[in-house]
Amino acid sequence: MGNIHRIAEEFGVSTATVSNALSGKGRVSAENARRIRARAREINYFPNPIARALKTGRSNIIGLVMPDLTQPLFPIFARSIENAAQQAGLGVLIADSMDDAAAQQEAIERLARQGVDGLIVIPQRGSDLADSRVPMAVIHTASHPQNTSSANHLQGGQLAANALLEAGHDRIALVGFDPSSEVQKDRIAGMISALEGRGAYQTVWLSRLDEAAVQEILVQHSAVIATSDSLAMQVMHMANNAGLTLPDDLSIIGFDDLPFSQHLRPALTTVRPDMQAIASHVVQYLVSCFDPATEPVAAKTFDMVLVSRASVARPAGKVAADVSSPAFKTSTPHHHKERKKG
Amino acid sequence: MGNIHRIAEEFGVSTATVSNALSGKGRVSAENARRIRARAREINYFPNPIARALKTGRSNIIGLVMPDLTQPLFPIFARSIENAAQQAGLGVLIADSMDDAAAQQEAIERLARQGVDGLIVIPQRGSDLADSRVPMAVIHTASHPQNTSSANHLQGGQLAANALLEAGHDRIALVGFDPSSEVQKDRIAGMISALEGRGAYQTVWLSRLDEAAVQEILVQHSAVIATSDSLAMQVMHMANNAGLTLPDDLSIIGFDDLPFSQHLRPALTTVRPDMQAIASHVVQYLVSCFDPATEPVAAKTFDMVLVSRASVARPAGKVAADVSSPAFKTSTPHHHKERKKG
DNA sequence: ACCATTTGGTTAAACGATTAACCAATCGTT
DNA sequence: AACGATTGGTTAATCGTTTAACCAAATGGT
Repeated sequence: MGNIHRIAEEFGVSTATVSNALSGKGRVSAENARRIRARAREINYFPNPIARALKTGRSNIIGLVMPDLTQPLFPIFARSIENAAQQAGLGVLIADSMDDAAAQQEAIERLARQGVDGLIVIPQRGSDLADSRVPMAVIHTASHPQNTSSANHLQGGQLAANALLEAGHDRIALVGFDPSSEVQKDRIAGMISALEGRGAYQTVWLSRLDEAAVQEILVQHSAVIATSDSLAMQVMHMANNAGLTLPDDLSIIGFDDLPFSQHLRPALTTVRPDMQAIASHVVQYLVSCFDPATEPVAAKTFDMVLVSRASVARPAGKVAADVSSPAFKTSTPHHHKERKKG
Repeated sequence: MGNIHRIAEEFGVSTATVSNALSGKGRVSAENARRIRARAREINYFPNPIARALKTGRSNIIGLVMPDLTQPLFPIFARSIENAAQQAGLGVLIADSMDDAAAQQEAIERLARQGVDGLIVIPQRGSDLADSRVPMAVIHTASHPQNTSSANHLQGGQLAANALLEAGHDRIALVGFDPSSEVQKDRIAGMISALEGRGAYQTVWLSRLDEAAVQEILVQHSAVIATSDSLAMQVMHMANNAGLTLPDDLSIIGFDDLPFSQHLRPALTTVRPDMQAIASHVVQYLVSCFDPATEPVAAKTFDMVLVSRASVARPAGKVAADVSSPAFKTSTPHHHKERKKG
């Protein structure tokens, strides 16, 4: 309610003293500091953030730009970032860029105009980011030059592949949706690096195939890794439609650990990004950009973790020893697919 | 980059004139106004929102408090509200109350402290809202006293029930999850009001039953209306597990039109709230609270719309004429359920 | 007893806009 | 020609803090 003058007057001191007492910065007697703080708490006084922002040049608000809030991955980001920001005493202004590159750029400028101290951007696939007048942190892929903080998609891909190898699989379909996505490419690259020489695999881009073609591929493999849980869910549907029973006929691993994944039947094994770590790192990075009192924070990548659920089983008619058996000979490649043998 | 003084100096006028030229408020010659505006555009100048906020007492930022961003309904809200707010020139500060009533209250106070002009709150089930120091708009249920803007859940319930009646169903299970939820209660009340005297129905609260009990109920009915799409999805799983084929053995309708609903098999028929309308109304309401230039906006309720998809079919072995046949006699009620005959 | 330091505070100038109150010049009327 | 109204501006206060620059009194060391 009141402002700093009210308290100052009440104690017969200057506003500077009150400000100092509350911030603990200047010189105030211990006794005065105690009484002023007590009184402030009592009347529920908090320094006006706008006035403070004007004087200090810091609004303590950051902006968050995301491609599409209604896709299940982004709310997870948003929540983690809001959390990390709150812990750093920062507010989060959101902007949904509606899956449109122009809107994304417009959102960045709009937030900057609103007076945010910095921006966190989760860029849309294939969009390029001009740099803005405020510090900007980008959550992308380790391989991207503008990236500030990201999951280790490569290592995540390896994690998934290794899990399947250890379960005894040796014919694995690697299912992505859009080959222009850096994230998907990195994840698949990771899978391949783990599979190389240890099992047969085949990369499939779902956006280029119809359901029948995909089903044909599925029956030829004992397991699939999809580059996201959403994709994994679609694959599960297709597998069901193809008459396969999961996980016995086909094991599946997804990525992201989306909220619905644990409720699928069978519950989906998935590779989870460490959202808390990414979020708090990206916030720390931003803070280090506009707060000269902190030391600079470098870009970083965070390992993913495997969440084992029911969708991965030992392949039917296989035993553990088979892992080391000679590579499975596959039939001739479909002309839509990239194919390779381990 | 620059501030208002820079432009003022450049033209040899006072800052007041520049301010007037840009806002179109005071007295400025047409010629000067034109030149100043042109120059401002040229050097990409926008008045510092913080300074403006301090002077005018309005930050043009509103807060949005939601129960749990990771549940699929809330991002839809968030996106619509962010949109409506943006169109009104307002920024949106988000807070996730982590499904905790205390955190919700804390979030409200935190946002108020951050200097927002007003708050939009989607309260958690059963939580009571103390009123805050800033105007607050609540998205709840028409029947709730604090409600500002909401979907017409009653009418939505009627919509769903009528759709099933018209398709020839007369044994309908009404499935909710939590009887303490106002929204769920209203939706079911709507269903019942439409069903009364026109078909047999049974209300089922899923949180009180195990899967076997639910399956038993499902096979006794030709259709179910679930109070949300999430719930509908669970029911679909249970129905599948019970050996029913959808939609032939069981028709299903949900609520909310969540993003995944159109991807389910069969695609889910659902009752959709008019998010755009709710969002823009709630924003207008807030604006009317803190902007004396606008006329007051009253609380309002918005009709829902039926989205017809594949999950509703004519009941097996039925023809349209059966709608008007005598009410189906049901077996003795399970002791867990509330039951009634139409 | 004297100077340097520390302690506890005050003063006043920012921060960057908005806006009420003024003022001078021009215009239109009669 | 005199007067009121209109036009196009300026001045300066203000929003509520923070903070650099100052200052007086007390303290400490030799």
